[in-house]
Amino acid sequence: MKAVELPKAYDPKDFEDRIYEAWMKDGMFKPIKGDASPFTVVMPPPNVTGILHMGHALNNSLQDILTRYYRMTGRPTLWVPGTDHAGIATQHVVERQLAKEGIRRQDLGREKFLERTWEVKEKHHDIIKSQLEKIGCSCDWSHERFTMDEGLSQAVRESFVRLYERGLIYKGEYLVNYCPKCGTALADDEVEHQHLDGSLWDIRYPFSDGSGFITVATTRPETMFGDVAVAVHPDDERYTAIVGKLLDLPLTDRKIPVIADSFVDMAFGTGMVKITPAHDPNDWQCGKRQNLGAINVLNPDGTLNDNCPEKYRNLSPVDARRLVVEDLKALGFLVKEVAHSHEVGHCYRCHSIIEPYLSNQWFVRMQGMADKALQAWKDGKITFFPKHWENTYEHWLENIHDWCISRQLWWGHRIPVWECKDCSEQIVARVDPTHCPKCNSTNLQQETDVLDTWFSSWLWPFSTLGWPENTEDLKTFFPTSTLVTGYDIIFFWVSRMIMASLEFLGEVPFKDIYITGLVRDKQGRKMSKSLGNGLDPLEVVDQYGADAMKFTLSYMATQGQDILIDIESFKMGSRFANKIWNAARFLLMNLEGSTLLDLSTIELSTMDKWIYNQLNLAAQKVKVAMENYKFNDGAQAVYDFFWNDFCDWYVESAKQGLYAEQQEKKDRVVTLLLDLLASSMRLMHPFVSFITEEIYQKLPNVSDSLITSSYPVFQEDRAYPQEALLVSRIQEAVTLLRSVRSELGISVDKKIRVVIKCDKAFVGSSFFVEERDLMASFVGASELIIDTDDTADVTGAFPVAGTGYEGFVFVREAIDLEKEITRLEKDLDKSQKSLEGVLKKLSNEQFLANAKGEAVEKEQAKRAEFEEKIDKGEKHIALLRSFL
RNA sequence: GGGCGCGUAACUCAGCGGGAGAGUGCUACCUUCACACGGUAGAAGUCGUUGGUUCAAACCCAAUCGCGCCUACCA
Repeated sequence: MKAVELPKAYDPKDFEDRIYEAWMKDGMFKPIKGDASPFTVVMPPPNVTGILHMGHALNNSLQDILTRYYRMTGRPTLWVPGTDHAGIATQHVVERQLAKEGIRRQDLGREKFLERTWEVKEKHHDIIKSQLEKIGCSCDWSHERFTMDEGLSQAVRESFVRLYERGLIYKGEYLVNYCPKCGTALADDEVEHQHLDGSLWDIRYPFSDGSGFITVATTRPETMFGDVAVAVHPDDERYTAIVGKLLDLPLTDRKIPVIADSFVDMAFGTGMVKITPAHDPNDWQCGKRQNLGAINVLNPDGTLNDNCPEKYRNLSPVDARRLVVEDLKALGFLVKEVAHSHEVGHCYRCHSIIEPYLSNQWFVRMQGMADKALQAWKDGKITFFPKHWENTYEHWLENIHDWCISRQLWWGHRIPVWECKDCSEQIVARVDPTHCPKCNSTNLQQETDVLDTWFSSWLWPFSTLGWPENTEDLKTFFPTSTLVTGYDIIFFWVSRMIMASLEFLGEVPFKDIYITGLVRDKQGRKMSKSLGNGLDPLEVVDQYGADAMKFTLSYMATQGQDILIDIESFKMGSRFANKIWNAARFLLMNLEGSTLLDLSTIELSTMDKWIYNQLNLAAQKVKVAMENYKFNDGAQAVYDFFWNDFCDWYVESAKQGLYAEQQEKKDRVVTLLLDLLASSMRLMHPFVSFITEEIYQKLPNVSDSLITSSYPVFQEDRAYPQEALLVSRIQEAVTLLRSVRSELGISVDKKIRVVIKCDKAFVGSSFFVEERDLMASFVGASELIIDTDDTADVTGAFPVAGTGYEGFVFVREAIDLEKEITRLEKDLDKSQKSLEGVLKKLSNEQFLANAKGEAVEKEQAKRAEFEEKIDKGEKHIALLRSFL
């Protein structure tokens, strides 16, 4: 074999792009055909409004880890990428652009505006795709979809028509959440509640018959022009006499009645509420119950309309409020104004204040679907990780509202409903109609509103696979396996996908739902543009590499926890990658002249068996971690194995053989090291994908591609618990002797002489003899004697106590006796305290009677251990004292 | 108002019934021929507080304090 030379410095820029291209070229992200059950993930489609942030980097990194892991287990694996048209958000972006040019979308017209929007979509899509490539996502780009592409539009159309046919879609005039700035209705869950400090005004409404007045309280005086009544509680004895009387509505010439309705809280304020059905959800319900009608006082842009007295028309709510309060005050209607803080709805896209607004909208009846979705969860068909998110899911579904799906926007799926201008027939069709089926007129007009973005994304797990066609993809890969997403869209998306899937396909869209934490800065603040604390995934990749980013994120992705990071955090993954690089570099540079042996003919030493055992355990840990979505456990398992076991102990111990004179010895070591290196790459690949593939390609002992090779699994014939125990003895002894060196300040170049006394019966005794040279090199000993028959003279040597053996270091002249005695006394004290604890337990009859047998045995073993330690410690201290 | 989550080493977090852990940072020594993005050794925590359950509690229960998030029609 020839030596392979890796560049001295680990530089991910050298190979990450190249490797990604090679994977793409070789079609490595496409699902392999096979009999095993497929593993499918659909990527939560990023919005085409912007570029990816750390949250995307996190959830795509985790999806990539799952995908790569399951691909390597041999399952046909498909990860479907795609993007979302994000109606409101994208339209906003384009409108902002237009505003800079001084034009409104209306100036452009619907068609031209949509052209511009498609351009923006293309641009952002390309950026997003290149970002996903840059961070190494192994999604199958040949399956990429967009929520407004032809197939998905067909799916949207089909689902709308089906729901309509099933009587689950209706149109009507209702009070909806309306964003005056966006000019559109929003769904309930698109409203964000924010705390606002406002005022509560008490206003007098005089009785029309001049018999005095009543007082009502309001936070929104400007909507009083829409008042249709004042309500009191029917059981409120203070007011029974006035129910039915008329009031003069101040600032207007309208009269409104006093009515009784049980929704009124008698204890709040005066116990009287003015009823404004067109501008308050409560009042809307009350108005419906009492048949009061509703007076809308707002224009679509949020200003006051012609239903208000002339002087207030076209004013913004804020201005109108000020003026109304002023006027009420001047006319003596205002009793008082007190500070009042309350929750006010804001638009989740533009953060303007949401107005409850009376308008004609399309709705989906949700109750039936919600019940099914709830039942599917109760039947255990879906599982959330972590489990506590199931509460959120349950709570939302149990309090489901009908879903307002019409948006007064241009960018989106146009509602497939036409009205015949001649006979008013309403046509809902899968294919655009050319004439009215009833009167044959061609004078048809399509609904101008578009559908809520989520009306296309709720179909995502199956529309991306070809639904409504019964495609091979759909048959093979649906239902999908796992959904990875953030908790902020459990309502918007996760639960709706489950409902849609049950409604249209009769089964759940995925079995497991992994909810990631949010990525925040080190102060725990959400990353945002305005705070300037955001991290750009591309910058992280540029600085540390995609492997470092993915590894760090996975290492920090503990279930149910937000992830607090800054750019420095990624050093962790970077250091790990660097370690991998250098370990590989070292092994590969030492191949010169060696011959690869047949692995099956090699007889394994204890150290060899130990490392294979550790590899076994690591593979097992990763398996359990993946199955339970404990990404941090998986990352830690591969980290510990590679760094602490393989590099720190195995490679170090193998150096002896690597530098051996005899070629056979060297061949043996090289063969084993290469085999372990290849296995390590496989083990680590899901977590650090690029570097492992780069190294794997250079290994002389393998010829396949790492990304599609087999993931290590726990092998019974590679389990060596006995050897694991022996090596842990060596590790303990070495650490003990090294710490003596260090504590005593013995310089590195000074070789020490060591005697280890142990009984022949001690389980490690023969192993100590066998690995004497190794131990000697590890502790820097010129001579290391294993004395099993207590014949070695250790007079004047410095003693150390191990488990089952005793070490002696001949360095008397180098010791600071006083300091060392102090240290030993501290140790002794610790041991004595531990022993006390153990003895207390063992003398406790309750413990002996109630504790499990193994717990008692463990305590007894501990007692023996501590007693020995104390005994030796006391001897050592006495010995050192005698030197003084 | 209801619900959920979190308070463990200086920092970020694992552990969630039987001897307090990791990474970073810190201290000392080492540029030894893979790696100073390294090696070796080390210091560092009454596991928020108070009660309770238990033979045994960081871990279970209750209360309490602090922080965060979600949800809700109190005008």
